[in-house]
Amino acid sequence: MDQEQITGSLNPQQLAAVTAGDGPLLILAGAGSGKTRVVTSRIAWLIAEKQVKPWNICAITFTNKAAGEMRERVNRMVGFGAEAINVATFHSTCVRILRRFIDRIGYDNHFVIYDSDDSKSLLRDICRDQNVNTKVFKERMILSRISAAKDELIYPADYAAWAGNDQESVTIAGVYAEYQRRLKNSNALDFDDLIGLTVRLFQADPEVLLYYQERFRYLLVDEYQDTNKAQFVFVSLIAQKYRNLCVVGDDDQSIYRFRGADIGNILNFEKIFNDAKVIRLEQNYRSTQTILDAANAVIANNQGRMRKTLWTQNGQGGKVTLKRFDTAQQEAYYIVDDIARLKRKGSFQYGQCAILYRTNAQSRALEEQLLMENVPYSIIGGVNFYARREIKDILAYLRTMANGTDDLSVRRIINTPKRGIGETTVLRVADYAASCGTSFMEAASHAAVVPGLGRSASKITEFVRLIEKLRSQSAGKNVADILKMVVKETGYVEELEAERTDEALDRIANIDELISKAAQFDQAAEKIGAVEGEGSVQSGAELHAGQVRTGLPALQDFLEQVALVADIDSLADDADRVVLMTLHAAKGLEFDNVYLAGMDDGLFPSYHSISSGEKEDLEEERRLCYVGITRAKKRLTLTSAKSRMLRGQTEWYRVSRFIDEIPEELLDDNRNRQTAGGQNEIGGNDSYHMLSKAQAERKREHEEFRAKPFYMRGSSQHTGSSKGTGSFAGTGLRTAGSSASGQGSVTFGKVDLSALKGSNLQKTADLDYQEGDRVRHIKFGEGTVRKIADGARDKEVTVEFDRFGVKKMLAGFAKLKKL
DNA sequence: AAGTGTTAAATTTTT
DNA sequence: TTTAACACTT
Repeated sequence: MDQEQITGSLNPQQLAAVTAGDGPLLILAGAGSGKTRVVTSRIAWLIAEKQVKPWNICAITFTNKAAGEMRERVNRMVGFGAEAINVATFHSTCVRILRRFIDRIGYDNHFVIYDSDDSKSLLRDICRDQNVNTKVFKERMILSRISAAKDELIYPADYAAWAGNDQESVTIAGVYAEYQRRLKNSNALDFDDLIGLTVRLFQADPEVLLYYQERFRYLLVDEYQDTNKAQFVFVSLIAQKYRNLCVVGDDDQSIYRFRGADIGNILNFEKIFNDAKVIRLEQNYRSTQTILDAANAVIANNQGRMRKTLWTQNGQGGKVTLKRFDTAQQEAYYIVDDIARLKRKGSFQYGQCAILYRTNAQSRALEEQLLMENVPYSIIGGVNFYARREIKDILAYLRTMANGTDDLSVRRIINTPKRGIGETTVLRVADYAASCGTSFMEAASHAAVVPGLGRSASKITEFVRLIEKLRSQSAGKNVADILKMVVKETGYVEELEAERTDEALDRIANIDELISKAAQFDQAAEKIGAVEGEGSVQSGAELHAGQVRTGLPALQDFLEQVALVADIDSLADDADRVVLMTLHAAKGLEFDNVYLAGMDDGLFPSYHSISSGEKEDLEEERRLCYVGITRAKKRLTLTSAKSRMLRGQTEWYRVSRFIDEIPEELLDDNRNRQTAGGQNEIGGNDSYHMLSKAQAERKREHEEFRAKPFYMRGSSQHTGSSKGTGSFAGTGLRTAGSSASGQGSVTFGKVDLSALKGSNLQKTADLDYQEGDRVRHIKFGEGTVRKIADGARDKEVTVEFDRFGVKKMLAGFAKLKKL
């Protein structure tokens, strides 16, 4: 492609960004401003005009999907030689580096990657072994502290030093150190390690760093506003030498602060790289002016932004629709009905419609309604396919085969399917392994000398033999065949078949799906097979290169790929289905017709962000809202419900404060409009009367769906990667045991706080009992209040019950009555 | 060792 | 509502 083809149709700002010379470059790219186009054009331009070698270019994204898209476009623009450009995610880029060089910092190059589930089990073991009271130190809390430390490149020793005398921090420092020690013993890396250890490798080994500085002379980073400190350092180290660092991002779309993303990385880019060039892309090619006006108005309420205002040459477009309903079911009914109506009218295909929400739990009501109306859909998010039990089990076999030192995987499968090996046996082997300083598998292979095993020893030996057999039979096979063999030899599917339940059938189907994914992987590997390692293709679908590998090496490649897939990666845009996902998952996507469901204060913005008192929390929610609004190209609908069922309880909500931030003239607002009968204009879910045959059938299907356990839902034809989420929704406001009126609208901040009686917000309010008082609990009976302490979110009350001993509970939950 | 029942706990977003 | 850990049984 020549220069004219590359730069021909760019606007002046885009052109400036594409053709900017060497040195640090910050491209502030507003939503829908043609960011990907600019990045890919710049890559093409560097090669065509600056004679940069393709293999000296590295483009980094956050998701495989983004990497895949960029790869595709780069291939199209650059043509010959494009495959030598490194286009990959942070994580997979780091994995490749570590696979090659991690032995230089004392790890084994054949490490496995632990997902968050694995991390959690590991942590549970540690807490048990170290007698950490998980009532006080919640596992999730510890994990997030460890993760935050790693994001900040704080190693266990630093953490311990920092902890000083603070008891809580000292405990966590101890757990962190042990966690890291066990990871290393298992030859495992968690997600954060992938970045953190790469940085450590660079810092420890100048030779390796120099190698990558030379190799990646031109570095481009997408979604820069979401980088954390470790990622920032990683990028900076590589860019240090040639300083050709081009970062692209939008501070208004930074939505991963909770996960360690540091918006300062983009806000301070000019300060850190003082000769940086800054280019703003403010022309939007995506949305109507009305939609942009709404987005601009909302985000204007945030402080500390980089100046930037979106505009478009697209028309004004229709107003933003705002609908308020009594219940989430009515909200769902309206949305689905609207989609079906527009489809009938020929206005939009299903695939052009998206329903976005704050929390995964909201998908349920929508999903039920979509089923009722027979509207095809797919859900992104919930429980990751690779996080399902049966999938994790099978993968644990593969991991054990590929890396026998991975204790967690070995222990996961040692009695799955059941082989009569119980917990005590496992603990004895684990103890022995610990005392010898070997891995669990190593100890198991000497079962005869492990003390106290008795008759179980033979069972352990049998298991070890099974693994050996699986290993030796893998030789020369591709991954799909290895998988089939594993399933057969272990009797895993056999056991499921014997169960004869729907659930078991579902699990078997998932295993089949895994096998076909493996087959796809094998195919891709064969295709690329001829290309040699280092400078080769790496994209979402085909993470691998090098010679065609079989047996255990192939297995390792496969494991690596599946460890790094995210939900959003599976979104296929060719199917004509309505897409449901969280606002987070929607970043980077666009749809003609968008519904933002659940615009309720306490849900969105979340209760947490409202009550934390941190301005930054609310601002992040607002950025999320900005992201949501700017997904829409032509039509945007905001919906809200006065009440929703949450954890079996009805919660009442006021309309989201973000709605108030949108100028009224942009809104088509039904909030107070009622139909003649005084009824809300939208039908509810009690419209079951007068069912047609087809409707009756749908109703039956629907009820079947409802009867299914949550984790089983979504494998139906209607859904792609639907995963029935088990997650919880944000805590809304609870009007305790409330007057069923529904008038109880509650407002935070400046407004009406009168309805807060009995709500969670009682935190700061007074409890009607104090220390020393006698109280009654609905389950525990009578007791004496020993202590009332301020907890994170609510007051923690310690009560000594007459018959149940001392309990610590949250005041909001306990509902204690003073006697 | 394995299966069953009970109970407590809880509240976001996920590379 | 859902889950996961725990206690209790067989």
